[in-house]
Amino acid sequence: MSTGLASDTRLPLYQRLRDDLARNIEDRTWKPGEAIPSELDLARAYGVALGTMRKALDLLESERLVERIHGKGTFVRRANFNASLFRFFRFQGPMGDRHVPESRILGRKVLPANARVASELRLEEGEGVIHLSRLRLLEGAPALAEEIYLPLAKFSPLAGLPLSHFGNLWYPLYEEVCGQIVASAEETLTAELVEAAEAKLLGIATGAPVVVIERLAFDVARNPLEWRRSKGPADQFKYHVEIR
Amino acid sequence: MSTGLASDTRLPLYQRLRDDLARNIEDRTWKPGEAIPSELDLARAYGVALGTMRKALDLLESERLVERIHGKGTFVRRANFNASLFRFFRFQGPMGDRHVPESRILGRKVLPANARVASELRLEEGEGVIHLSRLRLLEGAPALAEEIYLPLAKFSPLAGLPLSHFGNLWYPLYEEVCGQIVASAEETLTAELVEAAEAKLLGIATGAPVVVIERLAFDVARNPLEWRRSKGPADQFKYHVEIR
DNA sequence: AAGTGGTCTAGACCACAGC
DNA sequence: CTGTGGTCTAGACCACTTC
Repeated sequence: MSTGLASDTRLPLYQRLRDDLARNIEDRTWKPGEAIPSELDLARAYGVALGTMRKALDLLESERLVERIHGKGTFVRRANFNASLFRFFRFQGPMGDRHVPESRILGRKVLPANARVASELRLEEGEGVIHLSRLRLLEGAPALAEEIYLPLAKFSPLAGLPLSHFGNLWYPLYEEVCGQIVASAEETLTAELVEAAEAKLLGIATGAPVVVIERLAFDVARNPLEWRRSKGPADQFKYHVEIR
Repeated sequence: MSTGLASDTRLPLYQRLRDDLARNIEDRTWKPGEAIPSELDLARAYGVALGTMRKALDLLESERLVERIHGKGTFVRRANFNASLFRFFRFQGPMGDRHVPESRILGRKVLPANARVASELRLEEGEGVIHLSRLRLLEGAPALAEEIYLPLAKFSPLAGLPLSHFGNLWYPLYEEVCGQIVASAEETLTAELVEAAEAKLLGIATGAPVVVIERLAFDVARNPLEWRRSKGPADQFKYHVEIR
């Protein structure tokens, strides 16, 4: 852990502190789940007042990079996908911990990236990608149809791994088998009409409306790792916001 | 403006300060757009340290109840609907200031509230409501079809007002003509297939997918004022979030 | 120059977790 | 009991706006 504040000296001190602390998280000097030094230690190490260090940590907390637990310490947060749009599909609870839907893999192919996939994953068109399609079910009922694309260069072990080794949650698998850690993601939502094949999979009428969620997942350095496109019945989806 | 901190003495001081300041906004002692007293004045009035008062104001700012302008003062924010889901319809910019779509009123009726409308507006079934339907257009092209319901008891002047007096933005009209001020809202998003009549209005094929946004708007005391249901072509809609 | 919010300091005391 | 984060104070100085 360095204590040299490189960045623009014009910025407020607490901002520069935040950047420096964030760097320790991004380069995994401080690892997810671990405690970082106490506020007092950090303040002393950087030679700043406690209040200033607290303000820097307030920023990191509001960005959800760290979590503070009264009496215990300050911890690096694990990426948490409870904020995913998927949670607005009524048939499932907060995704990622409980109520993980059952997963049925329908196919796996290695193929050259088409223009869209290449652009999302920042590959050259024609580079190898692993394409997986799966159906997710809740209590036996089809819920989501997903198409998943992974760059072959980073995920080659998955091309040959027996399908039975894929569980319901794939991000831990990416980490164990390929050493690739999903740290953040972007999701986009639209709606479409479902085509015959997918309608059959989902057990709905052809031409019924589906909500489409596209997710691009990144590693800590913000390199794209996975692109997925998921469809679920629109009548099972409800997104809610407050405006003030 | 009172300076007595009534609420639970167990809560942190800055929380109780926040509540007390918020009350001055809610009961319009401090009106939208106006400046509230300076931080130093407030701290002295309540007999607290400046830092504590600043922390209370930080809360109000994060809740978007006030806006702080360096060197000028702290101002009560006007309700601002730039956060609305409508802004994810690509055909329009941030709604509420620029790029307000043109508004064409298709009908106005006074009728008894059905079960759904009554429940949303917290009325008895059968109570009078004003129902308006309008089409919003951008550069002459149909963009959104809206059904709007207002409780007759609060909005009776609108039942007879010439339709030409309705402009493109209705919330200022509600305030001028009926003294009803929209302070916040809740929006819900789903997708549906569009029916023949609305498809024709929107200039899309019958059975095309539409994104449906329902909005329940409230006054400062959180009484429901207006319920509206808006539909727009799904292929014109794209919602984006970041997960970390 | 006067008044506003923004930054930073130094230190006291409180509340919670864990040994 | 010690160490952690949480609250609160009192005051200095800076940066921006307005007159």
